[in-house]
Amino acid sequence: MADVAAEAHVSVKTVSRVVNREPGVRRDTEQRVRGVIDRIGFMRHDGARILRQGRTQTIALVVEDLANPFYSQISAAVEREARIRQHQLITASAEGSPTRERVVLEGLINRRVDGLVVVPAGEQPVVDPTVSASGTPIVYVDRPVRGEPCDTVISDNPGGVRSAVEHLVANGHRRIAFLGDDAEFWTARQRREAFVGIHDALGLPGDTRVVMGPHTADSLATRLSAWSRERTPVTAVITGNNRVTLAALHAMRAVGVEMGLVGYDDFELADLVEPAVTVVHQDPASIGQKAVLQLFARLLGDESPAQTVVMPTRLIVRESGRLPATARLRKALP
Amino acid sequence: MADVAAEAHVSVKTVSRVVNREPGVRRDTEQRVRGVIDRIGFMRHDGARILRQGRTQTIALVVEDLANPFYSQISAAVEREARIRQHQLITASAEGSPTRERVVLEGLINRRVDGLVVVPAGEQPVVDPTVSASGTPIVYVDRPVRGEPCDTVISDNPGGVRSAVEHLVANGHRRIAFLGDDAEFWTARQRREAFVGIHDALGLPGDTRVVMGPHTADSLATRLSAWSRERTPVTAVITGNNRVTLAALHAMRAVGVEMGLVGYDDFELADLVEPAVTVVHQDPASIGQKAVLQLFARLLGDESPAQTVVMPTRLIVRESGRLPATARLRKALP
DNA sequence: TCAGGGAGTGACAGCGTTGTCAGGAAAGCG
DNA sequence: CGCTTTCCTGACAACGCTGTCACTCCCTGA
Repeated sequence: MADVAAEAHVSVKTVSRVVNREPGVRRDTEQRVRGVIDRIGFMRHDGARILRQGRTQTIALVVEDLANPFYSQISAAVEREARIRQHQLITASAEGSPTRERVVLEGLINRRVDGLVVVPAGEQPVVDPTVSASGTPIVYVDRPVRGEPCDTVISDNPGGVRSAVEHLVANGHRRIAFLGDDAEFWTARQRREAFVGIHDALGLPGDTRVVMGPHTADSLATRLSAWSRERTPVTAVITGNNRVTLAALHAMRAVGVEMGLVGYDDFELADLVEPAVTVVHQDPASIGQKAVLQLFARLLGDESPAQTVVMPTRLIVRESGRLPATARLRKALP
Repeated sequence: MADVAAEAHVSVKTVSRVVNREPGVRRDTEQRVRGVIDRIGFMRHDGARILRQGRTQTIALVVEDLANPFYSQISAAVEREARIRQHQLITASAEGSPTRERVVLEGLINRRVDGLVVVPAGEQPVVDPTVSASGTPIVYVDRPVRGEPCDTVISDNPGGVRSAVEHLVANGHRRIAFLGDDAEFWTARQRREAFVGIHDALGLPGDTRVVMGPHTADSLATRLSAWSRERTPVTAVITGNNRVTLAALHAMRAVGVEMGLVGYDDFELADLVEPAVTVVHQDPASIGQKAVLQLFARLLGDESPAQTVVMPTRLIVRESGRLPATARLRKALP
């Protein structure tokens, strides 16, 4: 900028004014400065600008795994909203480790990101004291954290599970099992509890069958074929998230067991597998968007008490919940 | 830092030394400073550090759509490698628009990111002069750009297409069509050309049938059922990417046409649809990783001439290429 | 004619770090 | 004992920008 100033015979301040389209620069001066800028290819150094102004125009998103469609859809939504508001997005992955999450968050705070959207890692997420001390606004997504109330966007897990159970019951199922993901995950636990609650409330027969993960196609294959061979067999399962649904589908295919199924999380091709899979759909894009909007509200000075937004889920009815109307044993594929 | 210095009765420089674990600070001084730091919760301001040192420890990834699994897997890989090397990752989406891409790139250059990984947007990607003037190292992914040779990582499209065609031919198919995505995309064009070349080289009968997108399930339904009713029907199609594969599967399902199919790009559940889909697999994670490695090599001073790396593809053989052995018309679903 | 005012411009400080260099104390050496 | 060396520490400038304030014109109206 100093070079431009010298070349154009003005002060750096005037260059600054031109670069930032501030008023109060004469036409010809501006032309001249702009000419020099183009000629020597000057580009404003935003780092310095940021240092001076205090705002980084950057927000960060911390998730578990960017490649997981659920998170990647969130991140696309967050990036989009950020871009619209002239902010850049730093994405970071904590890979599910609270330790790494702490390191990552610390790095982001050091960078003075204006705000954070975080899918908290680990079993017992707690607001990091350094983070909270920094005063950086933060919105949690998908899972709440303990302690102080915080802005949080989660999806309506109990509602989703209820719709799944009710759908199965409406289709004649009585013995329904729940296959949750690792109980380390809050969502997995919440869905489990919802399942147990509804199971009991509806007075379904037998003790509630709940198996938490991690699951593999193999482990589920064993489990499912055992269940299907019981005297009063389990006729339907609810899977706790997309990972489990996938494993369950593979398992069913492998051992030729066919039961009712409602999966948590929609997935591409859910309508193309046989039978088309009925799912509880939560819209990651809306969740992400909601979270950023809340974050930007804070950035704009919203001081209202922390709120938890519960996003609705939607049951997408396809075929797989309609069994046992069509229930049958299929011969295992070769 | 000044506050810490005052409190600990040392100079800011000493605080700086402690914070950065530089040698040459006496044990007790360090203890004292560290104590103050913890007490008042000081956190280094990386923006200032960056300004002073010139390196931002940041790289950026520009893609078309973060929610697309192909890109999200790339981005996960890039983030991972960046994190390992103490760099942060800014992800940005150009949403396929060259104009937006230019704006985005300019913003990133202004931020002085150390390097860029870019999936170039638009039909005729060209190195942006402002970008190249900035001297920021850049690696292109998935599609090359015109003009000066640049570091580029692409996948072996001709090889992938060839393996697809050969597989179908080996399974008895002679009349094979190609359904490409929008010819605006370089990859779509390259795959089309590869298809035409191989089709001719193998001396397959008839004129090459090639239809470029964008496709919808509906448009494909019409097309496919027409093809299947010809006197010498098309017995197999190759789809040019995961979007097209999906549309084709829906179309086939809708009109009850069953032809041989090899899809470009693997996808989750490819093995669970009926019939399991044979695909040309390109590994986005490796592609992304390769790109970052190249980028970091440049950052470390590698001055060798720009290179284009072609990543191999792999044919994952499932069922859908085995038709017409099992070819049949299926009744359309209700 | 002169005060008052607005428009255009520039000097300067400071954002929070770190690299450089210099200074002082302690230690080693002849 | 004086001199060099080593270790620890601090003063200061600079990274590139912008907010503040002051200054100079030139124009307006009394």
